[in-house]
Amino acid sequence: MSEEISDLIQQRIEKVEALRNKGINPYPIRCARTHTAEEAKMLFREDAQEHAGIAGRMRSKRVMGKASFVHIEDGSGSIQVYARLDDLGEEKYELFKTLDLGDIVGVSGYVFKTRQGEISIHAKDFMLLSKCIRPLPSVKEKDGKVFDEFADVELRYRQRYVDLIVTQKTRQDFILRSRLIAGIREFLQKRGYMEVETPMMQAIPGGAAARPFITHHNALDIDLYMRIAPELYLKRLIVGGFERVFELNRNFRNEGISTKHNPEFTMLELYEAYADYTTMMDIAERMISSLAQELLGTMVINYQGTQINLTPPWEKITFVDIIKKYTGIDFSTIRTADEARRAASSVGVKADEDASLWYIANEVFEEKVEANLIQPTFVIDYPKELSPLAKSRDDNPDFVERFEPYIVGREIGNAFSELNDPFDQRARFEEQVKMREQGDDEAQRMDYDYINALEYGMPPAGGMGIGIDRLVMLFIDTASIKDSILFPLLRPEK
RNA sequence: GAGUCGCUAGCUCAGUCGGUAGAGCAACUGCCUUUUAAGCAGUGGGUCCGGAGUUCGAUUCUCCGGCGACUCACCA
Repeated sequence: MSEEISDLIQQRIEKVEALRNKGINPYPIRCARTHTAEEAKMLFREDAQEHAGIAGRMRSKRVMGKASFVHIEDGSGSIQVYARLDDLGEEKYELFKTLDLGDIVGVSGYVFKTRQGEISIHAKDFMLLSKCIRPLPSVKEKDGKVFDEFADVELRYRQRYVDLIVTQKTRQDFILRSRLIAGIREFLQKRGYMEVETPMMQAIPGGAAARPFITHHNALDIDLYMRIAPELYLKRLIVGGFERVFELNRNFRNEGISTKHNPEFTMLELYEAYADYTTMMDIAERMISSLAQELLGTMVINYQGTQINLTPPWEKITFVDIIKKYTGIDFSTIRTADEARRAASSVGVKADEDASLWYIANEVFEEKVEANLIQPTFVIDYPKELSPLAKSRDDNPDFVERFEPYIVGREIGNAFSELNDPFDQRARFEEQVKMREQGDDEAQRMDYDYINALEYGMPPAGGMGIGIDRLVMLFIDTASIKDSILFPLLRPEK
């Protein structure tokens, strides 16, 4: 980052020059790698000398005069290399000793076991593959204990590449993230789902209540919005006859950054024709619990010191009942916003002047209930007013068939029986537009083409969105979403 | 956006009740042909985040700014 040249960097630049003067390219074009570190270790035999050519980054170095030990780390793991003056000759061994921690080198030799019992490579030759001219943080490790870990969070996020080199936990976390995402794809594909890609730049940002990023298309001379959700496009595909679709990709919301929010985040959305929200509950609990079993070896996971039992079935409780449970307020018997406001303030929740009954209820839910939902819980049957894209219940049209799964007090998704009645949808949009005109800049916008699509007939369907970064947080046991995103958004330096 | 805290060597951190700083690792020079947080001896390395103010003197105190962490707000 910094352009100042420290002594340490200067020393290494001089080494590069010295190498070049000797006719050695410190950045050669390729190398002869025959095995990964782990594969090489597998080659070990007591009765024979198996040959291997490995390559990786030098992570430790112990020079003892005419013999040296170094560890070479690659994508598979790490292997010790034993290099001797006798084997390499004066010139090469001197060169070997000038290698620095962080250099990427190729080593060929035979696999053997040291007196201390570590399977290693006895070097017959080596080659510098890429000179590292910036000193790495000097993290050391013994028996799983890490010494002087790379702890500067800002540097770890800004220079994630260094964090990945030096912090094993970081590497493991992102491998786990990758496996989790692969596992989701596999789970859904097995169920007959098709992965699709829908626009990230949209003329009308829909499908969620959030402020969008605005961008501009020069040739058309129009503003476009980065999507806040793919929902309305995926449902157009359900109209089109794709019966099981999902999209697993980025959403963008122009809002604050916190331990639980990154402006761009990864969302899974899936829609299934001829299904409903109960189908989605089933998918959610089976998918997440089986992924835990597969990736963590258990459905009872430890998150920030709390045991979380992901074993299905998860608890289900209605929005109204859970508020009653934690506050004693029964919103189903409340008829006016004033009454609701009084009830809310009786439990210490103050709502906006012009908030409606169910917005007040939602305030109470967020402030008084959410944090209690530690074990997996489906909060179901939300008020219609809060859910402009979900289908009303048959038995009570003021409520919709919708649920949000909560784990460790955090909403990790949102699902419903999809509203497919174009008349109702139009009315809901009109309601949203009215709220928008009254200053709610997160209310949804009218999307005539979406209504148009529904007017062709959308089969009854269930749909669900799951925030992947938050799910990853749970799986890698971290309190900050930045630890689940390779390059979280930070303010640029200077 | 607000509050609290942090920013000192490449990294991890001490420290200076105001007199321009230290350790471990890393680096450099020796010694060391089975070490593994290798070891032993020696050496070098700092705009103490930036700017202004107070002061004889500021890394230290004050103010402003930068970046980050946490909390809150926002984000269902």
